Amino acid sequence: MRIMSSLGDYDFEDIETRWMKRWEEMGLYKHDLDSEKPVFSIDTPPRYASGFLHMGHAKNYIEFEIIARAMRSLGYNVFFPVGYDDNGLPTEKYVEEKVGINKREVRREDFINRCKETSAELEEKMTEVFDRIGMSWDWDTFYQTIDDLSVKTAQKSFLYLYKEGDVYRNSEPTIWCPYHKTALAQAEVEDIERDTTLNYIYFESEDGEKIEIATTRPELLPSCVAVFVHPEDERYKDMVGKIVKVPLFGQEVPLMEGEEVDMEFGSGMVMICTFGDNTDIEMWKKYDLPLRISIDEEGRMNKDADDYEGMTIEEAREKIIEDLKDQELLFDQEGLHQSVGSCWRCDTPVEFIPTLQWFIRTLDYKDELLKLADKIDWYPSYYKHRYKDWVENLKWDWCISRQRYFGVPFPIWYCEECENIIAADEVDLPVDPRTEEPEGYGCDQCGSENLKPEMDVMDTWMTSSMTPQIALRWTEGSEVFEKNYPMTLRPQSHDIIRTWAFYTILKSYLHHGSIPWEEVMISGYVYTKEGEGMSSSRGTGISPEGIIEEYGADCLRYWAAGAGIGDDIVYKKKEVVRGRKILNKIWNASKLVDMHLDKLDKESIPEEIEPIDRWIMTKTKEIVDRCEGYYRDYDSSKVRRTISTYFKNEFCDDYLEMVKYRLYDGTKQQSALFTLSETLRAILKVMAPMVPFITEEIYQNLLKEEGIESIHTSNWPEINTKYIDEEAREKGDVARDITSEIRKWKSDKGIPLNEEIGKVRLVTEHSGIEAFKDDIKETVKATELVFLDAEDIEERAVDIEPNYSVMGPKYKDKAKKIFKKLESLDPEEVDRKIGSDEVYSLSLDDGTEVVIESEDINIRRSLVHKGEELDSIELEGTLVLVKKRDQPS
RNA sequence: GGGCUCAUGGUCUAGUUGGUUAUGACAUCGCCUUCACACGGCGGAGAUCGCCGGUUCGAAUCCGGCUGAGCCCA
Repeated sequence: MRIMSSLGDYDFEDIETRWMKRWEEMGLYKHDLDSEKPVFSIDTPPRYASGFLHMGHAKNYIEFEIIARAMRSLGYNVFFPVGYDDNGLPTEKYVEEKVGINKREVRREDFINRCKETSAELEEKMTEVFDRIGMSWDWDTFYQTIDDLSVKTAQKSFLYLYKEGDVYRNSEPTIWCPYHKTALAQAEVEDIERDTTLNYIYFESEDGEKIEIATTRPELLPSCVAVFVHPEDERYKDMVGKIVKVPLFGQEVPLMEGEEVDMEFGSGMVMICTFGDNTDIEMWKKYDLPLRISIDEEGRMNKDADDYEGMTIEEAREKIIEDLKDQELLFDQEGLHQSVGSCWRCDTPVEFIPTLQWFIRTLDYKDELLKLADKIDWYPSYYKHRYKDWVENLKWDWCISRQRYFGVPFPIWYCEECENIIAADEVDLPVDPRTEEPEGYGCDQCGSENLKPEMDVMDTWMTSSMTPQIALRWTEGSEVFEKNYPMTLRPQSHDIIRTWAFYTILKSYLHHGSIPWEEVMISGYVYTKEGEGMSSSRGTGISPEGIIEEYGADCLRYWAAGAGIGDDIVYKKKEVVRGRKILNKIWNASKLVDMHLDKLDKESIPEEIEPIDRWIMTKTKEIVDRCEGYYRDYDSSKVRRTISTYFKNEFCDDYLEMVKYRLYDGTKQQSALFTLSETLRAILKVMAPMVPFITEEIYQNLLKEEGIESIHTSNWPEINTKYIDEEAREKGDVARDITSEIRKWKSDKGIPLNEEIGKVRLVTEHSGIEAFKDDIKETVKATELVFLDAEDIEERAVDIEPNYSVMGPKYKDKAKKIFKKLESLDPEEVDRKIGSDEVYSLSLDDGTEVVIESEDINIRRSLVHKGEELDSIELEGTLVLVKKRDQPS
């Protein structure tokens, strides 16, 4: 008779797509407001709607998705929202480049709508992948950072801060992207290394003396407002206070001294321009220098650049260098490797241009923002330093205006008559002044009803910084918000600590005076083999879809679960593929259990189970507890390692082998079947957050519990304490060791493992091993197993081997004869004599007497029981005696 | 230049209260088709734990220095 399992072959594609749909129908992940369970809330990162997920995204989302599932089974009422990040520069860029719509050729409103439609299409593609990898978030909470809820939240935030005076509008030198033609925040600038040229240029002093100035940006000559030297620079001591003339442009600027100058750089003399870099701005403010702007918002030279007007920055640089050369004002050039602040979206070097922008005060709150960081638990903790380092080094308030179309509009109008600022009322939010008439609004200063809208939109982080408030419906004054703010956990990657984490903490401080979440879990980056960070925009991302098709989502998830918290990893396909081995093992072990489970009497739960069953129950309980701790520390890699090792070694290789003989019949069958189902269910539940599909399939088919819909809504595994037995755990280990040692011995001797090996004798100093007698005997296929005392065993010399290297030189030509004689002797007699007299005399055939000393020979001894010579296997505290076998040929 | 992290067999990796022969996986070699699984089982070989110094009876582990790599920032 062939015993069949209902499981069949492991078809992950079928299993995963089937459960993906079923879970959605079942509505498993809805947040239950009325639940009595403690809330565990997750401030989910809204994925930017690029239409593409790479391995890095997949890994990070899976990492905290595992936490969501684990916390559910640990008894928490999990609040796991889902959102997409839609607004901002990249979407506009996508619509312009990929969809092919020039925003200057269509109506603003049409362009924005097109952006929204495109985002929605891209989201749909991403949702398919998210669903496929098993994201268990609650779609009832869905938001987009451009939907009414998000817009309303960001606008409400703006209005509150405006009233509090924490947001202000000012014309200041602002970080500017000439490509995107918008202001940027400090956080949106990244340094890009590049090779450039350092040009040595002659200025002329009022005395007609030539002055050497080194600059990488000659195109800023028209903006030069001063020349500086270090106060201690002896070279230029006499020149301080004089007036110098800027070449080509002719403006006369003062030569001043300042500590900021690096004497070692270039000639030790620097020109200050409005504005070349951050230092220029600092010096401009500090020394109250005049303003000369020569680069406009398009990144072109303006009329102050005289003949160079209309040229791009690069064109002007080339032409100016050419002209300087012609006039012999450029006397040297050298290569210079430097890092240049650039727009993080397009890599264009940023400019500093005074423009009228909205800012949020941040510099004033540095101390509070640092203190709040200490109230948050950071996983891993060292990433807190990165946040603090960023906050401490902040130099700019947060510029929140963006000269874009697609984003949250400011709820602001300006009076055409008196330039007064008119803010919308909160009750009217969300509002888009760009398209909506300011009905009911007028200037509260001059009474005019002639209002013009603010045309800028907000920085995309204005919405992203409020994901807790959006997800919890802050604007609705909801009960959900009151109950759940601050949230429990913010998962995010380390590259956006300076933006997302920072802005969210800032907003939480400004609005609620508190931390936004109790804990932050920072996940690492996934790098390509070439060492690049995966990036969709740079095209270095590897899609997870190929792996999912080939090996399944569980396999991908198993890989993701193995990444250390906060650790960067290099993506290697073979690391991912590795998971299929354990998944296959899970499947097959379950199949074995399934083949017999129909014989289990599910109605009666046994009061007592066999010792070996108590052994695995107790061990399983221990592992379950350890894994619970690791999940609570968000350390899925430790869970993965612990449960996988346990499952493979102890459960499969040891327990399953030792329990097999009881599966077919006998009085101990029920105990075996019951224990198998209990322990397998426990192991699957621990694994379920990591590999939700395969565990669900097995659970539903053979281990489903009464009244439980899914393994993912079932409780954390419980092992009844009446099956916990510390002694059985200890003794069982000995029994297991004995069993596996005998199996190793069979393997060494080339004996098939299913071949009977006759009688096995055990001498052990461990007590209570008799309880496992049948388990050992049946598993190693012994016909009989007996326990003996040490004195029942004797040692017998079975062979005398000459020590050739000693006897050879000693007896020379006689040696050969002695060796032959030794063979004929009774080893036991020789052993006895040598043992008592230290010597043994033997007479050769020719009558010669030879005295053998103990150093001349080696005596091989064997263990003997009742006259039978046996092979022995030694373990700690135990001696196993088996029927003698020859070495395999 | 500042902040942070890392350095263990060919590759990846465990090892945070210092303690006998350093964990496991992949790859490699040998044996075994044993009624869940050859995507399996058993066994072997393979590491001066980056370098130098210190503390200690004892250091992969603690301290200092050096070298190299990575991330974040200036």
